[in-house]
Amino acid sequence: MRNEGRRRWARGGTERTRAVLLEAAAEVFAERGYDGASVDEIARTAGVSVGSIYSRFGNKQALFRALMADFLERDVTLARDRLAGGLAEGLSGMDERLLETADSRHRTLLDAETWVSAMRSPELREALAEHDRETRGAAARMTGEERERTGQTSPTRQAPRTGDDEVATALMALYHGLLRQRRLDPDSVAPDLYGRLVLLLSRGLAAEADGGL
Amino acid sequence: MRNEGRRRWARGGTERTRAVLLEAAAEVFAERGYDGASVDEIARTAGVSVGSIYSRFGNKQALFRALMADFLERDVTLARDRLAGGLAEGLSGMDERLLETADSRHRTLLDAETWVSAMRSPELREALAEHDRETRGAAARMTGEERERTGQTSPTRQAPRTGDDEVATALMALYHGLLRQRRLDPDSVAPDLYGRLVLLLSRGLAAEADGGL
DNA sequence: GTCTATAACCGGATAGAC
DNA sequence: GTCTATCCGGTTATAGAC
Repeated sequence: MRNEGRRRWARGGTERTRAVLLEAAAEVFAERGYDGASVDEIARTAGVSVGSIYSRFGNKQALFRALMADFLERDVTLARDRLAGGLAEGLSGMDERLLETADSRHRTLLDAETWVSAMRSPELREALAEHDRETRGAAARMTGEERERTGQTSPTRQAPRTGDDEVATALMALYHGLLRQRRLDPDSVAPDLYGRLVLLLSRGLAAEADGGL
Repeated sequence: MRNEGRRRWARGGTERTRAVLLEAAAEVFAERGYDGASVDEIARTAGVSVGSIYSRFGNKQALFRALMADFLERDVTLARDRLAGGLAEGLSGMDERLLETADSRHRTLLDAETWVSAMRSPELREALAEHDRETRGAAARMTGEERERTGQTSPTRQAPRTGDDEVATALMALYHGLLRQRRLDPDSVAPDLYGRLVLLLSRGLAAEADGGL
């Protein structure tokens, strides 16, 4: 009757144990939410005992914080890689990533839980805001480069137009919004919609730079 | 030592009692989340006893569902009103509404809680999806009218362009995305950004209808 | 470091008086 | 319909053996 829980390979490596534990925590927190998740279930899922978790993380909240830190770090690395290739590859990459994320129940729920927790805790909120700023900064740089490359605007700033940072904000807002939409109702968001909308937006920007106001 | 809780005017009206109860539930569910909220605290906030809640709603889940139904119904009415006036008033109305919603802690948290709950329960999810479809439909109608009015496209459909429903999806995604962004970091979203981005988008659409591709 | 056992507490839900 | 009192199961966290 012992060790009914899944996974049981942790013998030895303290580093691996941590990873296994965080993975189990991700699963249970995602599925049940922070308050709905019990430390006991996390322990069972990881194949360890509650005692181990408490000796390692101290308490439930610290476990969740560790998980979230890990999650955000991984995410920012990923985003950076995708954006590195310029607009063309960037867009199809983002399309793919949007579908992938939206269609994964696990990712969806963990994202949502991260969000609500951040809304309730100033500390987590700041961590998430910082993460957003980094991503937005990367997007703004990409936008700027793209503009220079297509020669929409010479290096010297000339007219009161929509700033790179605002475009970046729009790109991210659109991304998150479509994510939300597709999670809620997958059929309502075509696989390439994000890319097409961004193109539309960039056409609007070109028009703004050329002619009227 | 009795009745320390706030509010105590329910005597008599069973209808008013319900409203008071739902308001208290909204407050506590928002602040603590579904699992974090205790029926006892809701009762105290409403100034009634737990027994009353159970006799009226049966259990905690049913109370939450009732709250959510109420919340969505109110919201759809509001959205309909705002969109009724066409693009011009519509936009500034949406700008206002975005700020209002994003800057209210209570609204923010309740929205978020609605969302995560919907992600975990097929029933709630369908209710929220239906609500979204209604709103999106209204936005699509508005988009179509606007297009006809500015004569971008004659009543006869002619070219493979971005459809009204896709534009509506974009409008809503942008809205929700900016909402998220402003909630997280108010300074990163200017008060009129939504309106300006929509204008940019519509310029892109015009370009699409005219010339290339 | 990890286990088992247990303490201490709190939550949802119900019973039954009024 | 609303109250008070109570049951019961589950939760976090700790103690102490190994």
